[in-house]
Amino acid sequence: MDDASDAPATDGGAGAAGGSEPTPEEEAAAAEDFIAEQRHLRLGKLDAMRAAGVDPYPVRFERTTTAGAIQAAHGDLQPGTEIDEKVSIAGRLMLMRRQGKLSFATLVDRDGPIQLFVSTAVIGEVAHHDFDDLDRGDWIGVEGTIMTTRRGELSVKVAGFTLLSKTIRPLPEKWHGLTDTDTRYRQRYVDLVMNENARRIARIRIQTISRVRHYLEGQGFSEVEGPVLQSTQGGATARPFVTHHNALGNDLYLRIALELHLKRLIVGGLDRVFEIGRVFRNEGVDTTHNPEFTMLEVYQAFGDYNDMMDLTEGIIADAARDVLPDMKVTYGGVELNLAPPYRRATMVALIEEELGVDINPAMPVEAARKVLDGLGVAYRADWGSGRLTNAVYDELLQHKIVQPTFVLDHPREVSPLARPHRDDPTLTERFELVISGHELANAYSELNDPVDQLQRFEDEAAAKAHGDAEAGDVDLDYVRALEYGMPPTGGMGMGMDRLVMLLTGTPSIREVILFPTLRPEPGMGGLTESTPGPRGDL
RNA sequence: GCGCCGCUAGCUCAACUGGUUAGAGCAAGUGACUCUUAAUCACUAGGUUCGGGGUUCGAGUCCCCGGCGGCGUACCA
Repeated sequence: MDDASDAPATDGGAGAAGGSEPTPEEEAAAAEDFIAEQRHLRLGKLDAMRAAGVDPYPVRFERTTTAGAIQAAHGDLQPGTEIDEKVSIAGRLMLMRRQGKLSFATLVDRDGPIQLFVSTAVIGEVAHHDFDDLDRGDWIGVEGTIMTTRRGELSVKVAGFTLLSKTIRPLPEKWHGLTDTDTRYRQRYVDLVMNENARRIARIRIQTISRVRHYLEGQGFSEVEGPVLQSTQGGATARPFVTHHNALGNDLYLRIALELHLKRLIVGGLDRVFEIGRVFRNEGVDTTHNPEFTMLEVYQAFGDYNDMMDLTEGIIADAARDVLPDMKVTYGGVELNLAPPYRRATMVALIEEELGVDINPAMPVEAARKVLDGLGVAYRADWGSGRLTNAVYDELLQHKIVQPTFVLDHPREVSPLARPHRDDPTLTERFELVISGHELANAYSELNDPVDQLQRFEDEAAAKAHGDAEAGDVDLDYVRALEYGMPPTGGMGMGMDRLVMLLTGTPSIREVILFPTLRPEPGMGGLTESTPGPRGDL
């Protein structure tokens, strides 16, 4: 891409009043500096190469093996061995050690490093000079044979090489690498080149999502895709992003959850479905929250929340198996044991056990308020005993739960999509899986009574009308679906990013999302200003 | 949102209580070098100290405003 030429000129006149935006002149000057500096360094080499008939960006290269395969096949060779096996490999030059008529270089491909041994005696003076003229960061293809050096380093003895892509920008420092978090997130491509931990987290994320998918398929679940653009807000409580469809002439939400469309598919008879997909919440950004994140939701007809507990344990255990052979991980300085079974305890019992107080959604609201007064927990006048019970749990208990624990039977008042508990109508059949003080999964025996569901939607809509931006809409189409009959169903949602955080021992969600949401970088093109949407900020 | 901390060469970092011309390593350029491993050695070049204003004889350093980031805190996964 030609990043110098497009961005500045096109937004004629906008932003003059703001003062904080770089002017087009400043951006042009910055681009000028870049070009001036780089032309001195490497663009000159490009020109020279082209003049000499060498294409610095050729179209294809045929490789026969990789660094890892060579290491695996020949890792046991004695020092000073040469074998007559021809290989062709490709990768990025990461280190160069030139010493006259002999050069060593470290080539890295996706498996890792392998040393290149380049000798004038083998390839001649001209080719060796061309090799020494390469820059750290260049992509090259190499043909050669397998050897070990006198000190035993497995190497490819280079018989010939081809430049595959010329690097114009210098890589970060070879020893300290790239540490600036802002640059690491904005230029993840450089982070991945330089930092083994970035590659490790990326690898575990890829592997985790793949394992979850295959585990569920193995259990008879079908992967489906619901709509991202939706006209009603529901399935969770969160502020949505709003966008606009020009041809249809209406505003749309970006989904905040996967739930309601998956359950429509249960109504349609798909029986066991799941989706791993991106959801969007227009809320704060911090160590554990990104505006877009990846959710897993699973629905199983004829099951209940007990089945979901078993399934949740199975998913986590299966995902952890490769990454954590002993099922243990140190997170936040504490060793967590992810081996099932996990403790199962009701919210009311945990409060009693940990805090020594008796509070539950069935008790008179005055009595519940006294409990909160005694504990020093703040509450609002319109909360019932259910919400008060939940407040005690949220404020004083959840963050203390370290080892994996299913917290069961949340008050009905805080669980609009869960089915009332079979033994106690003030509770629901719901659980949250809490690990290291954070909620990793949330599940219900799903509510399938359309009349009850409509009532709960209307309660939420009333809250929204009173200014609660996180409250959902009345989704009458969903109610209509339930009226056609949804079988008894267990459903579960799990944050995939948080699962990866857990498996990698990473405290920040931005480390496990390859491209976390950041403020736009000035001068890089695209949207940089706040343009009020058709409905403004909800 | 709020609070605290940070931003110095392409990268990683120095620069005392405000005091000459802002230093070093790596990367880059030139040269030497046939077994290196962050190769080594010599020389060269590289800076709007995040931006703007202020205090001062003098500001990378102090003050104010703004930008970007990190962490903490409140709510959501």
